[in-house]
Amino acid sequence: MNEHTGTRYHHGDLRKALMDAGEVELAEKGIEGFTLRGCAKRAGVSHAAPAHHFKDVNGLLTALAAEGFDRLVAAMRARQAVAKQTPRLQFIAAGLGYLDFGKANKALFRLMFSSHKPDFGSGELKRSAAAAFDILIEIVRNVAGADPRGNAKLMRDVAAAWAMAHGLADLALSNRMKFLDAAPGLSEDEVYAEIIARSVPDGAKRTARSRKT
Amino acid sequence: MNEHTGTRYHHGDLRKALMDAGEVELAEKGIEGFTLRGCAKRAGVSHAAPAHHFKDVNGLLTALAAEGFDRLVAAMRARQAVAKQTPRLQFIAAGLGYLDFGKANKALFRLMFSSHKPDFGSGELKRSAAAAFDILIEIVRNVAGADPRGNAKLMRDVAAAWAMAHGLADLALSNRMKFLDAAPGLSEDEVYAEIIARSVPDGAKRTARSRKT
DNA sequence: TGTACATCAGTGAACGCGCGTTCACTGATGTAC
DNA sequence: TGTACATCAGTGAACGCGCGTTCACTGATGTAC
Repeated sequence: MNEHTGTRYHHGDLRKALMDAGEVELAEKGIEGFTLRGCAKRAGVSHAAPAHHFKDVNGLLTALAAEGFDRLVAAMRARQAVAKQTPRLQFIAAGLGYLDFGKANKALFRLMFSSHKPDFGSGELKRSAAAAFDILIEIVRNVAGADPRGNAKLMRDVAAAWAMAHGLADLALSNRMKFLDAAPGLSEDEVYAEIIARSVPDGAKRTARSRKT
Repeated sequence: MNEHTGTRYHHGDLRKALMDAGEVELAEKGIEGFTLRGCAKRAGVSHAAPAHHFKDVNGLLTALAAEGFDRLVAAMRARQAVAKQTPRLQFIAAGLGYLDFGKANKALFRLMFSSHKPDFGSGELKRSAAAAFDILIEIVRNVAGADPRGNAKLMRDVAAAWAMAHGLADLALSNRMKFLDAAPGLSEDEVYAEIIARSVPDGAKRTARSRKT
């Protein structure tokens, strides 16, 4: 190896380098302009090299999508870590984290949710996506509490929470939420938090007064 | 012309035929597999012919997206037409129409909301998208009523309504709402209606009792 | 009603492009002895 | 500690492909007179 010049025949960790390059490629070119050759070039390697690490271009995209779900979870956790520990505020924080991730990783978000290119049957991707979904359920269950209406009600709560956060993210990252920006006296986070709060399941949203009636 | 064989040198309305072909192409190949040559072939015309009707492939995609917004509005109106005329049920009906459209036009929906290919600056597309947005505002305003909290509140109501319907549609059309399907005793429509109802602005959702306090 | 002619809307051959992928190869690495 | 050798991870040339687009053309249409 030749650590001083940075050039060496064997790369060391080309797989990782290609993943990093793939993210940049995705961010700059979008899904529609993503090419394997572009990733190889960004990683400083010949365009035939990736074949040793990924079966084909969709293999790289699948790995990127899987990593995306891990990072989506991390973004939600990051917001939760700095929020108060009530189930309701944890729910809202997770929603804001979902939005953070979408806005910061537009093309990756679309790759994960609106593309057919990744192989969603692959174990790696299925595991990461399932882990994210499990966390969503956990957050909703914490705020909804044990509900006598059972699992079907919980699943509708989950769907509502996910759809609200996902819809906001998807629309925001195509600049379709600009009409919200002119909020007087509220920060962008506060506006989104207020909207996300509307999808808190009603088991927990009822006030003490209305609950007693 | 040669109406009996169906073959003639001049097509008659190739622009319309290309739009129809484009929708089929979109449905069968998706955005990522969409080609101008494919559309020309479907329309039974040489692959150079479309140049006389659309500047380039993005021109056709732009026209398809614009028509998509018109049809999205029509889908919402169709649901509203068969629903009761209360603002709340009209709101829910419109949401179900939004879902109908997304599920029935998956790739077109993605073209309209998750692609950079159409020219969103074109007058045609801007007009259709703006018309759809205006209708959304009208529906939300009808259900929210005159709210002393003013326009910022209305815009948040609009954002919540749109995000909920859009999130449900986007997730449903990538098969991510399957966990909802096992609903006991509720039709799919009823499940979605219940979820959409959660995004009804609170101005109208308050019961008569709680409003009086 | 007929004719000349401009215009329109097609055809099909050809171009250049960038892509994914394959291939024979070669340099680097690590291990058995 | 050396050496032989298998294996791994790169290179770069080449391939075929389908694409969007251009071009000279031609058939059809419609209108002026």
